[in-house]
Amino acid sequence: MNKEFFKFELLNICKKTGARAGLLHTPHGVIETPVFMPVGTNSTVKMLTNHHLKELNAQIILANSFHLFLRPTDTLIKEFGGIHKWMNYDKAILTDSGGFQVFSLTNLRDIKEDGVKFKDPKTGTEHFISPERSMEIQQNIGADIIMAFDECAPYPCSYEDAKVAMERTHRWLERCFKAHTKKDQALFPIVQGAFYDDLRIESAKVISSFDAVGYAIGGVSVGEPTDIKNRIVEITAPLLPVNKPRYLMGVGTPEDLLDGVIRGIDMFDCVMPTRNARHGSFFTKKGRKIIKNKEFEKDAEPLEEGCQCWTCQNHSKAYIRHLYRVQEPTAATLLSIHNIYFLMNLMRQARQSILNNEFDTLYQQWQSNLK
RNA sequence: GGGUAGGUGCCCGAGUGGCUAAAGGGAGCAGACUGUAAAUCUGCCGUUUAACGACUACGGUGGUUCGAAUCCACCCCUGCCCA
Repeated sequence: MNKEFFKFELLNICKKTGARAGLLHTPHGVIETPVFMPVGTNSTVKMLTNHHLKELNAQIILANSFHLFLRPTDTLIKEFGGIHKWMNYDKAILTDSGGFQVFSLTNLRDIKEDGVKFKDPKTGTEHFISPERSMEIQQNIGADIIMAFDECAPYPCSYEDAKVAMERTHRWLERCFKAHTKKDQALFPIVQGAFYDDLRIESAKVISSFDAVGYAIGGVSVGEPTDIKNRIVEITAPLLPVNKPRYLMGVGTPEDLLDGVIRGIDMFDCVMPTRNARHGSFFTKKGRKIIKNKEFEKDAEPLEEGCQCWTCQNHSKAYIRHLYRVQEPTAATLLSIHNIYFLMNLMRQARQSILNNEFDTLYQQWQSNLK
C-alpha cells in the first residue's frame, strides 16, 4: 500500500443526498473532491498551456499512457525524469492505461488473454500491450494515479461478451497489482460488467477485494441512455469501499456530473469540455450553446452571465464567434477555458453544498435551470 | 483593328445533345460530440411547398432537334497575345 503517499479524507456525506466531499492527498498536492479532471491525452490539455491550467486552478489532469507510449514513448519520458518534469507540471497527474483504446480502436486491435495487439492509428505499426506492459509504461511515465488495464465493453453488448470482458478485466487486474511496484503511484482498479446489474455487482465486489487508494467505474458513457448509466452507477458505487475515492471514468456533461455526485462519485474526467470547445460549443446553465450560431453575431455579453472564468471576464460572444468563424485557434482556447472552468466550478459548488448538507438544493436548481 | 481563350447557381469550378436543379470545393444556415484515431464529422443550401410536385435557370437573342448548359447564327462582355 501507499499510505505514506496517499490519503483520502472523507469530510462529509450530505445528510440529504448521500453525496460526498473529501480530500485526496497525492505526492503532487491535495485534490478537493468531488472533482472534475481535464483530459490531456498527449501530455497537454489541448489548446491550453500550463499557465491556463494554473489560472483554472486545476488540481489534477489526465494523460494517456497508450498515446504517450507510441509518442514520444514512455522511456523518453522516463529519461526526462517522469511526466511532471517532462511537461513541467507540478500538480497531480493520472494516466489511463490504454484500456479505453481497447474499446475505441475496435478495428485496430486484437484482444487475447495475454494482452492486446494494437495498431498505431497513425503509422499502422503493430504493438502489444499486456497488463504487465501497461504497468511498466505507466510506471515509466510516472503519474500519481495509474489505472488498471481493463477491457471496456461496448453498448449494446451481449451478456456473454460482457461477462467475458469483465472476467478478463478481473484476471488482468490481478496481474496489474502484481506488476505494480512503485509506492508513490496509486493503482486504481476498474469495475466493468457493461449494463448487466448482476455483473456490475459481481465486478464491484471483486474489485473492492483489492486494497487500493481509490476505485473506478469504467465502461459507462459509451452510447447508452442516461437512465441506464445512472442505474449502473447507482448499484455499483455503494458496493465500493466507503472511505476511498470513487472515480467515474469518462463522464461527462454537467448533468452527468451531478447525477454521479448524488450517487456517491468523487472523481470525473471527460474530453467533452475541450473537444466541444474545439468544435465550437460551450456550456451554460441553460444547456449547451453553439458559438457559430447567428444569434451571437452582435452579442456583447460573455458566454455565461456572471461566470468568473478568464474568458468570460475578458471577451464577448460576438468576438469569440468571429474568432471561431475565421478559424483562429484562440477561439478553441477561450472556449476550452470556459468549459473546463464551468465543470470545475460546478464541482466546487457541489462540494460546498455537500459540506453544508444541502446538495439536494443545488441538484434541483440545475434540473429547473434546464427546463 | 487582328488573333486566341473564355463567359455555369452567393463565389470558385466540373460538365460538351437526354441519366442535369446541374459534380466538387468554399461561403452561409443548422446539428452531433462523454477514460481524445476528433481544431472532427453530419444535414440543408435556385424559388415555392409540410411533402409529392410546380416554376425559373448555365452572357443575350433567334434557330436546329422529340429533347439544348451542351449543336448553329448573330450580338454583348472579359482575360491574354500581336499591331
